[in-house]
Amino acid sequence: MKELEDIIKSSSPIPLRKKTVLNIAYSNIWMKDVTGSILKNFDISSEQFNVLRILRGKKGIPANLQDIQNRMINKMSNTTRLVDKLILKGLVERFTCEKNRRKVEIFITQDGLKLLKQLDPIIEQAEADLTSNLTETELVQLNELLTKLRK
Amino acid sequence: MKELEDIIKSSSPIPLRKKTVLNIAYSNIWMKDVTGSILKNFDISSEQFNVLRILRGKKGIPANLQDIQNRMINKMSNTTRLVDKLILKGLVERFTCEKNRRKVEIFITQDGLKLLKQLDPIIEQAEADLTSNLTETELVQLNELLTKLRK
DNA sequence: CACTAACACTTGTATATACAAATAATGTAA
DNA sequence: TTACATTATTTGTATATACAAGTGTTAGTG
Repeated sequence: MKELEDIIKSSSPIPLRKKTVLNIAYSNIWMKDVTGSILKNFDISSEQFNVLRILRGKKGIPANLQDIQNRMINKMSNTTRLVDKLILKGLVERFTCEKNRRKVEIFITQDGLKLLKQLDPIIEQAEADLTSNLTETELVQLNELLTKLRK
Repeated sequence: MKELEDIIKSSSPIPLRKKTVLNIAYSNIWMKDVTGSILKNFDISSEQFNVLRILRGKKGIPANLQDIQNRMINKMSNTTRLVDKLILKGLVERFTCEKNRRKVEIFITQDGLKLLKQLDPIIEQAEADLTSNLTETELVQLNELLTKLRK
């Protein structure tokens, strides 16, 4: 059970509020490293994976860029280029919306769905591993604290 | 008190373990947005700020790149370029180490120290604000849960 | 001493993020 | 219907991150 002070090699204890901010940041990096390195074997980034899952969630209904952005964890100032890369990989398709030609309609392809199906159990296992040191009760508590933290 | 499901507009509840991973990620982004936008007014990024604080912590003892990397939250695959940018701003100096010419010696300048002195109370206030919705006891609990999470 | 491996850092390439400006389509008001 | 603002997306520029390859220096071996 490594304390934050050991991780960043701080000689003096870090004040509680600063420590909380750093602890959340470090935990996030730690988790993203794990899932990111799994996804790397499948040649997609965490962010691209996220977009794919959002599109699958639409179940065939077209998504425009705003839809995707609204559902993303990090608000993403550049979903255009993220979608571009998924198109190059054949995982996604984009058409201009004929009803409103300013908009685009983005769909996940069969290949995209197939990739997600392959990844689902692997990512689920990774999430289970990442959280295996806490009991269900502790996990609920952690989620409640984070939600309260943000107001 | 916004639940994660509302934030990412998920129609169905997210399983506990996945939710925990996402909740930590979202909390981190939320906090980094706040501190990042403060630092932006002073023309440095969170990462550059982090390097400056590490150098101040050395109290005049030279730091090489590995020292800095060891103390950084995100292990940073490219401290060279981060230091390059701080040098351009006159906040940091770099010399080759004469004892071992493979190494470098990096120092914070007077201007760098002055900037940090100016930022200290502002960042402290931001951290206080970011964590103001939790009591001291809850913050301790949150830190304990995060530490236990990582083993 | 030459040869080789290890070390410390730098550079190159690709992706993601932040913000601003540009473009194109649509809506609105005179 | 023209003019102007708004909307939806794209493009440009800068920073940060990830990983691999390259450079120069030092250490170790015969």
